[in-house]
Amino acid sequence: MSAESEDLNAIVRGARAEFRERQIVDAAVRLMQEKGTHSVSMQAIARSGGVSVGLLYKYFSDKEQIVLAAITRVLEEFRLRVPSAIAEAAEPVDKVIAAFTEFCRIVGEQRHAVVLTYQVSRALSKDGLKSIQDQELETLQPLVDVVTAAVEAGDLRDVDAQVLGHDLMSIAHMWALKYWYFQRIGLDLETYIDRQVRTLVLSNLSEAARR
Amino acid sequence: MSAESEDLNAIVRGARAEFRERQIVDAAVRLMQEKGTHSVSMQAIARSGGVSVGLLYKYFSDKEQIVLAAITRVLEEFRLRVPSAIAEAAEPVDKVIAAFTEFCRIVGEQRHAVVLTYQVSRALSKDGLKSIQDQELETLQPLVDVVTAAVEAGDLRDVDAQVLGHDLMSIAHMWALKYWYFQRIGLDLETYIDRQVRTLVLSNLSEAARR
Amino acid sequence: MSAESEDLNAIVRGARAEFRERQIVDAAVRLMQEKGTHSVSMQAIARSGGVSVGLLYKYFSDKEQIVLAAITRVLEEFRLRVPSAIAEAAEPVDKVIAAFTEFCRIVGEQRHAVVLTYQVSRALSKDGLKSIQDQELETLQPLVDVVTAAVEAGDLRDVDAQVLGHDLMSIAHMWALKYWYFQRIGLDLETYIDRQVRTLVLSNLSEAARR
Amino acid sequence: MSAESEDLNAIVRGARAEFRERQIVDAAVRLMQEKGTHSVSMQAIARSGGVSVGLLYKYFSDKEQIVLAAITRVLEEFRLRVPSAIAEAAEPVDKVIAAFTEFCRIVGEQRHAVVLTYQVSRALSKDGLKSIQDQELETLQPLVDVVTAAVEAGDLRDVDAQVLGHDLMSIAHMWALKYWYFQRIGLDLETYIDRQVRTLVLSNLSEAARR
DNA sequence: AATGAATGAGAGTTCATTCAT
DNA sequence: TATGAATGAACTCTCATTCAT
Repeated sequence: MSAESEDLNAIVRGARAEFRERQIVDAAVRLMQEKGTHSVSMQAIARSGGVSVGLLYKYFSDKEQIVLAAITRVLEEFRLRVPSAIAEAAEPVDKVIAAFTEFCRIVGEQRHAVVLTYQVSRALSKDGLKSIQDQELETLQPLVDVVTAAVEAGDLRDVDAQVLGHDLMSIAHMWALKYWYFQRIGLDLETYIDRQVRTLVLSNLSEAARR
Repeated sequence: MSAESEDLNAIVRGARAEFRERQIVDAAVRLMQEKGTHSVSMQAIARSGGVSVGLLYKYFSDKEQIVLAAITRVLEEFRLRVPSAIAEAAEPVDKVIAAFTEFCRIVGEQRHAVVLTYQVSRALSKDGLKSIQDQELETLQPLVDVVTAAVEAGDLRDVDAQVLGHDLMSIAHMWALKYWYFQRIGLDLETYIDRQVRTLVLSNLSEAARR
Repeated sequence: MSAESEDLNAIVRGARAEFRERQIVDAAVRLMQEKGTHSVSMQAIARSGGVSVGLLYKYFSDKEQIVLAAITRVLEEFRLRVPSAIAEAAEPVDKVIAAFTEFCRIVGEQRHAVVLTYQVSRALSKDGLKSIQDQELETLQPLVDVVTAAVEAGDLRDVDAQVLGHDLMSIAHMWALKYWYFQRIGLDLETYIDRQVRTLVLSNLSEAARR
Repeated sequence: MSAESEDLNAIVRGARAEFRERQIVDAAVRLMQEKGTHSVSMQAIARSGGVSVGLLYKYFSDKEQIVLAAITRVLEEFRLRVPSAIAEAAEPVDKVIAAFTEFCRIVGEQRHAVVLTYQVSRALSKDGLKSIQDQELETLQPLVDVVTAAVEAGDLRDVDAQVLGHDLMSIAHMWALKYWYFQRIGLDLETYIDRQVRTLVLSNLSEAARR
C-alpha cells in the first residue's frame, strides 16, 4: 500500500469517525429533548441514531461521555450565537440587552436540553461535572463582559458584573426550568424577555444614562 | 382490653408511624442530597434509615411518595419561615427585602435539598409533579404579595409582581443551583444577598422612594 | 385454682380455638372464592377474618395448613350432602341421578373453590396433596357405590363403576372448570345436569331397565 | 456488506430467534411441569434454559408471554394430530372413537402440560385467558364435529353434540388431572380409553347402529 | 391470647456493558 | 469497522413469617 493511500485512509477514517460521533450525539440530544435524561438508554440512542449498541462503545467509552458530548453540543449554541448578537448591537446597554435576548431565545429553542443540564449534574463523575461547569462559564463570560463594559461606560450603575451577568443567565435558564409557571400565568417568551429587560437591565441604568 | 389502653395504643401507633415516616424521609433526603434522586434506591433508603425495605412500603405506597414527602419536607420550611420574616418588617420595601433575605437563608441551609427539587421533576408522575408545582407556588406567593404591596404603596416602580417575585425566588434558588460558581468567585451568602437586593430590589425603587 | 375451674378453662379454651379456626378458614374460603388462590395473602386473610396476622400462626403452622383447611371445608359439603340426596331416592338408578344432581349443584354453589382444588395441587407439599386426594376419594365413594348398586340391581349395563363414578364426578367438576364454555354456549346448570344425565346415565341403562 | 450476506444474516437471525424461543419455552414447560406455574421464576427459566434473564426479555415481552407460548406449544399437538386421526377412520362412529382415542393418547404424552393449562388460568391477564380459551375451543371443535356428523348419520342417539364433545375432551383431560387416581385403581391408558369408549360412545349408539 | 410492626428473601423487569462474529 | 445477541447486577415491590409487647 502506498504512502498516499495510507494518508487517504487516515483522512477517510477521521471523517467517518467525525460523522459517526455526530450521528450518535445527535440521536442522544434528540432523545433527551423528548424524554429527559433518564429513559434514554444506550439501546434507545443506538436505535434512534441508526447504529448498533456496539458502535456506541467504539466512539465513546461509556454513557457519561455521550451525555457530556450531548450537553456540549447544546452549549455550543450559546458560545456561537450570543457573541454574534452582541457584535450586532452598538451601544453598551444595547449589547447587554442583545446578549440577554439572544440567550433567552436559545433557551427557548433548547428548552428541554437546558433543563437537562440542571438534572444530570449529580449523575456525572467529578471530571464530567467540572467539564460542564467550565463550559457554562464560557457561555456566561460574554454576559459578564457586556455588563462590565456597560458599567465602565457609565451606562449602568456600579453593579457587580459577575452577579448581574450571572443573574441574566439564571433568569434566561429559568424560562426553561419554570416553563410550566410562565405557561400558567400566560407569559410568552418575548414578553418575558421584555419584562426581564426592564426589571434587570433598565432598572440598573445609571442616572446619566436614564436621561 | 380496656377502652383507655386502646386509646393509648392508637396514640402509640400514631406516634410510632410519625417517627417512622420522619426516619424514612430523613434518610431519603440525606441520600438524595448526597447522590441525586436517581441512584437512590429503596434498598439504600432502607439501609440508611436503619429499617427494612418492607417497612418502607408500610409507610409509603411507592418510591414516588417518599420523594414527594422529602420535597414537601424541604418546602415546608419556606412556607413557615418566609411569612414570619415578612411580618417582622414594617415598610413595604423592607418586607420585600426581608422576604428575599429569609428565602435565601433557607436555601443556604437546605442547599442540597433545593437542588433536589430541580432534579426530581422527571422522575415523578404527572400528579406528583403537579403537587410539587402547587407547593412551589405556595412558597412563591408571599414574595409576589410583598412585591405587589410595595408597588401599590408606590415604593417600587410599576414592575410585574409575578415576574419580579419569581425572579427573587429564582435568584435565591440559584444560590444552591450554582453554589460552585459563587464559591469560585468567592462570594458568601450574606454578600450574595446584599448584592442581589441592590440589583433586583433597590434598583427598582420608585422615584419617590429613592429620596 | 380448683380442678373444676381448670376443666372449665380447658373447655373455654377449646371452644375459643374452634371459633378462631373457623373464623380464619371462613375468611380464607371467602377470599379464595373471590380471588383465586394467589393474591390471597396471609395479610389479606387476617384482615378479612378480623384477626391479626400473628394469630394466624397461633392456629396454623403455615399458609399451607390454612389452604388445606379451606379445601377441606369445601369438600365437607360433598361429604354431607351427597349421601343425604342418595338416601332420599328410592330406586337404584334414581339414586345415581340424585347423587350426580346434588354433586353438580354443590359444584355450582362452590364454583371458585372447586377450581381452586385443581389449581393448588402443585403448590402443596406431598403430605398436603395426599390429604386432599384422600378427601376427594371420600367424596367420590358415594358415586361409585350407587353406580355399583345400580349395576348389581341390573338397572345399569355392566360398566366399570369406578370409571363411571369418576366420570360423574369429573363432569360435575367440569361445570366449574369450564364455566366460561357453558356460559358461551348458553347452558345453565339445570339444563347441564339434565343433558349429562341422559348422556352418562340413561344411555347406560340396561336393556331390562330401558323398558 | 453484500445483499446476499445481508439476506443470510437475516436468515441466521431468524433461525437463531426460533431456536432461542424454543429453548426458552422448552425450559419453561419443563419447569412448569415439575413445579406448577407459580414458583417458576424468570430466574429459574433462564437457568434451566441455559440463558440469562435478560435474554428472556429479548424474546418475550413478559412472563405471561412465556406461559402463553408454553401452553400454545402443548395445544398445537391437539390441533395437528386429532384431525389426522379422524381422517383415517371411515365410519362416523369410528371417527368419534378415533378422535377420542388420539386425544387421550396426546394427553397421556403431555400429561403434566395438560395439568398446567388448568392451573395457569388465574395467573393470566384477561387477554391471555381469552387467547387460551380460544385455542382450547379449536382443539374441541373436531370432537364436536365428529359427534355432530355421527348424530346426523343416525349412528348416535340424538345427544347434544356440544355437550358430548366437551365430555369427551373433559374425560381425556381427566386422565392427566386425576392420573394419581387411575394409578391407584391400576388402570392403564389403553384400558381407560376402552372403558370410556364403551361408557360415553357405544352407550349412546342409536337403536339402528346397535345392530 | 392476641397484636401488628418489622423483616428480608425473592419476585419480575431494565439496561449499561461486553464480545464473538 | 460494525453488529446485536448476550449478560447479570441492580432496580422496585410483595408477602410469608417472626417476635416484642
